[in-house]
Amino acid sequence: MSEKARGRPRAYDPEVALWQALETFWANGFSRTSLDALAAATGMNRPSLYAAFGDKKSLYLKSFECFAGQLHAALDNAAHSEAPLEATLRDFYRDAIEIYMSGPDGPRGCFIICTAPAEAAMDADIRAALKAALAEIDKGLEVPFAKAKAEGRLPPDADTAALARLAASVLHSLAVRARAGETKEALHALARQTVQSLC
Amino acid sequence: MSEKARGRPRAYDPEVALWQALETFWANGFSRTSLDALAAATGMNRPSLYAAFGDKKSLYLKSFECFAGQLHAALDNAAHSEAPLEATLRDFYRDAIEIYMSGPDGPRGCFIICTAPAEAAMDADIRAALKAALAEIDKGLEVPFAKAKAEGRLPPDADTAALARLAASVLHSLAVRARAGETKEALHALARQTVQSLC
DNA sequence: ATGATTTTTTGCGAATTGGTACAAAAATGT
DNA sequence: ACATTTTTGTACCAATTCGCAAAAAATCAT
Repeated sequence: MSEKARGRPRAYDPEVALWQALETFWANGFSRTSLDALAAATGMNRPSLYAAFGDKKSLYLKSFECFAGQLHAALDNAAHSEAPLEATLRDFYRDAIEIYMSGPDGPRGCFIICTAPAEAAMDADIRAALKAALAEIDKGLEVPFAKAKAEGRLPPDADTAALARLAASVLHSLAVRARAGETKEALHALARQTVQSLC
Repeated sequence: MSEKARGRPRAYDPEVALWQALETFWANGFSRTSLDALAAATGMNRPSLYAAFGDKKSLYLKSFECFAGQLHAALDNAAHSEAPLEATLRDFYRDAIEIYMSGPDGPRGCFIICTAPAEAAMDADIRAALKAALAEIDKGLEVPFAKAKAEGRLPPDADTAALARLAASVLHSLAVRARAGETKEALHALARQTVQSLC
């Protein structure tokens, strides 16, 4: 894999720099994040940032995809769970809440749900990325519902796609509520009621 | 009411100017909206804007409260509805979707849900306004659930506060989904499933 | 008319924005 | 050693940002 590095070696690992940029966008949103802030967060100077990731929006979209990758892993985890639907959904929400409530300067919610919508109305690229991410959540959550239906643990006429979209909607709200400052207990109660109402 | 106007009369109606500013924030979010854009939208020049509404954040918060007033009216409407819970909730979602999908340049979702979270992590004032607005939605939607429970149309052990928060969560998601470009039919289907699952 | 009062208008200014040109630095290959 | 290659660092640019000071305009009171 690693060929001989030809020129001057990179002073920073692109992967960790991308994650540091992601954290900055996550806390401040796209428009409020300056290139200076990104440079400070990554320890890189602006030209290096530009060479490595392109312009500001390109870096935001790369951060977006990085976060979407984490999300994809969590959805895959839920999709391949052997546990019953109730437990799968409960654990999925529990893990999400843990992430949404974490953060060095207080709860940050979800990178995607909390930073993309503000830009989505006027920026077609961010809107497309957001729409795709929402669709992936919907699709990913449908798997455990479809499984439960196939096993007869849901009514035969249950619309698993619609139920998954409803379950995803609660995830969106958890993200916003966490960032608004609701308590972890309030979020868990919402997750509990959701599991009870949908399973 | 109208006392004798002392000095030079105002060239613009503060109420319509506030609404025009709101529309600008709604489309672009807080950080992406410049004072120049606000001045262009309202037809006022910057010092007049400043004299009438204070600085940029103050104007945003006034716009926020203006939108929250509309929201409050919709919640009041639902709270005082004589119709059964299913119809009340269905109509509430229908009206919301209508607003979320409207907009001169495409769907804008909800002013509060789509513009406040991005700023909420780093701005305590906006975070507080967002948290209060979310709480008002939760409280407002609890009324029809509590009514239905009192009339025996919900199980006696139903947690109406938790159900209302779940119903509110779908509203949040509808706002994001609309702004992401989902179709009106998809949103209505989500609302339909929600009514079915919760009532 | 004249003065008082309020708003609008013009223009400014200090700071920040995203983005880039260019030279110095640090590695490899010959 | 010397040239090549890639990245870093410094400095800069044009444009935009928010906010304000000061003058001009439009009304009312006398």
